[in-house]
Amino acid sequence: MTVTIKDVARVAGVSVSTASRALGEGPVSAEVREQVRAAVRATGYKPNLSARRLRSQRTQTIGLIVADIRNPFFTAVGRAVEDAAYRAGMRVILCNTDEDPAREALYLTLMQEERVTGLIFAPTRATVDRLQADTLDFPMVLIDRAGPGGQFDTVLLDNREASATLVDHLVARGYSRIGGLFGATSTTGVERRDGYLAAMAARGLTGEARFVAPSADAAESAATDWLRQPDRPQALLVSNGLFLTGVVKAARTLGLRIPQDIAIAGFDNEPWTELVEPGLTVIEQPVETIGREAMALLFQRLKTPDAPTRKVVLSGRCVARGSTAPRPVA
Amino acid sequence: MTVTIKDVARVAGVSVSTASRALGEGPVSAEVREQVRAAVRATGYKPNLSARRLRSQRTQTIGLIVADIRNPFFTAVGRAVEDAAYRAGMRVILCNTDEDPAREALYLTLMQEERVTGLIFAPTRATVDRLQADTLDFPMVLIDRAGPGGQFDTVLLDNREASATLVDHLVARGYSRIGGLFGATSTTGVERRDGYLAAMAARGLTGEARFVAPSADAAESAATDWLRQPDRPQALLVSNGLFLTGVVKAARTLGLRIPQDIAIAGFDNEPWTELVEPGLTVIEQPVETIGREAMALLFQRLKTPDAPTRKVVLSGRCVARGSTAPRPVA
DNA sequence: AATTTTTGTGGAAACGTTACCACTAATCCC
DNA sequence: GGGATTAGTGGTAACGTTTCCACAAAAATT
Repeated sequence: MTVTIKDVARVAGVSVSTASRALGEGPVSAEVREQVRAAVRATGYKPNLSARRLRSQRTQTIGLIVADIRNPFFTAVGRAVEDAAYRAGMRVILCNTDEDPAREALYLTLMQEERVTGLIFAPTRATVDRLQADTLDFPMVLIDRAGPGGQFDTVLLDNREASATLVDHLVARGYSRIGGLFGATSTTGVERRDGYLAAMAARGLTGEARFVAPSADAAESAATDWLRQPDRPQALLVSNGLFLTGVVKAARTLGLRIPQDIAIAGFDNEPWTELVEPGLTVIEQPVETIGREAMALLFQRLKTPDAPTRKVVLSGRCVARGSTAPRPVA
Repeated sequence: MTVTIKDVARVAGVSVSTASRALGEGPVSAEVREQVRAAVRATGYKPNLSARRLRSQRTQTIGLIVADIRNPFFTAVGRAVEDAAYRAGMRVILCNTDEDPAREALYLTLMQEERVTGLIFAPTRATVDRLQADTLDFPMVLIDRAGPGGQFDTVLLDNREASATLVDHLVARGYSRIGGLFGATSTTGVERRDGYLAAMAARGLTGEARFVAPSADAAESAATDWLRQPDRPQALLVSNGLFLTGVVKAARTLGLRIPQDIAIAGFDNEPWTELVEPGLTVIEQPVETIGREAMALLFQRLKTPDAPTRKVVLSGRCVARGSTAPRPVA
């Protein structure tokens, strides 16, 4: 029925071990190698990866656990990770947790059972503290979310700096009553909040940070409530691209003009942020770099398991657009 | 070093086969089952999925091959597929082809080597005709792209109808010189072009269809060229959400007002299409349904391999917005 | 020319699991 | 109460590879 390496060996007139070597790296005479190749073509042999993985103890598989692949940040990072993986002859198992710690735990044990070569993980705040390097049988690289002190290789944006950049930008444009909307479950949200509050304080301003569940709808209703208040902020700092759609929608629904009635600055330079009038000021994250760098850290770790852990901190780029145009003096 | 089911059996004081049965479905006394579970906890045993797959000949893995996970259509479909898969205790291997036939072929053989349980595939025009059911050792469901006559289960949008709907919509709003921009490599592009041309002809109008490579940049430069012409169309029908960003950007750059100077109608109801002024008229594809339905077809096929192939054709929903507001009579 | 090294090959033992078979002891049915 | 079913268990053979080891022949070294 299914054709195995035994059939290939028989057709090629060699032993199974020689056939295996001919297909791999092993030392084999040129003519035998060609015979084996011909036998592969003749039989239509396709190696069984499960068997190979079991025997060789190398799964050539890396795990990627993110909150939601529909979040544009993860979409782009995921694509970069996959490209790097396939280039290195590895496959990727993708899991969406929806920021649910239970599912994070579930997928973490799944990764163990898959015996993945390595894992790239964007954990929630809840699990990031529970992570223990010694309970894992494979190296793990954290992305987007910072882990507890130096236990894991990490690649992330300088979130505090990025928030501060946005605050400075807004203040320079004449805004002072600036609110902040952040993701409740992610570590990123907390870092961006901290950066925001610190920058506000440094300017002698008091900030107000609100947390919402990680969905555009949650952001929209939170923004609607907030912007309905008579003493609504002059500007809103929005923690990610998903939330941005919700906040802009809320402003539209309430009939508020951007930036005259409400200025908006956020994260994630999606194509559409340029197109929605008057253009949204955002922090652009180097998404491809983050994905590639995560894979690079992983491969490095596999090569030198005992090297000190590394933390790659990347800076965002502030893209100024109309949504934070200078505020006219009243 | 690594703990195997042998260790579990030893700790539980039973044979390996009993331990295996206790962890699975097999008939085992309640007390033994509990002993084995305790042994699993005590030893920290994690089953080796490669070994299980090799022995049981069931990989519980399904393949998903799409053009680019960053295309919002595939992002949403992919997420739906993964949810359905994990609910059924299966894993997903995702591959991006960038509409490159060579990579499609590569990933197709990868799927064979992985011995996937089934495959969900959105092929390009080039490969869709070469696909042979008898060369595959697993069932395959085509999405988005129609295959050759009835060889495979398929789930797709009624693309011709959807294009016709957009044409009718535009004509009813007073537009007559309507151009169409379509993806060159996808079957979807061709179908949408056909539906567009047929609907134009039915209205006694002549259409002009242009094809571009599957990227926002390609769409932008094509649209820029087109809209620069003095006899530019009054309206543009745009084949997918990726292209829409490019076309809107081109219009903005050229200083053309939407819809006064150029009306726009397209595909994929992304959140931002509502936000970009004056709102883009689009065909909303039932993306979750497409993903879920594809998995349903796959499972059905696995259960009844010899049933006649099915083709699920879903209708898009036309979401009318300002980008196709009625054209004032000159 | 005698030794050592290299090159190429085949046999057989893993890798960790499930599935098959055989067997005992308990339960069932007239 | 005796034969037939059934529930529960253990031993062992797969699943399809790769890798280890042994070995012969050829090549290189002394």
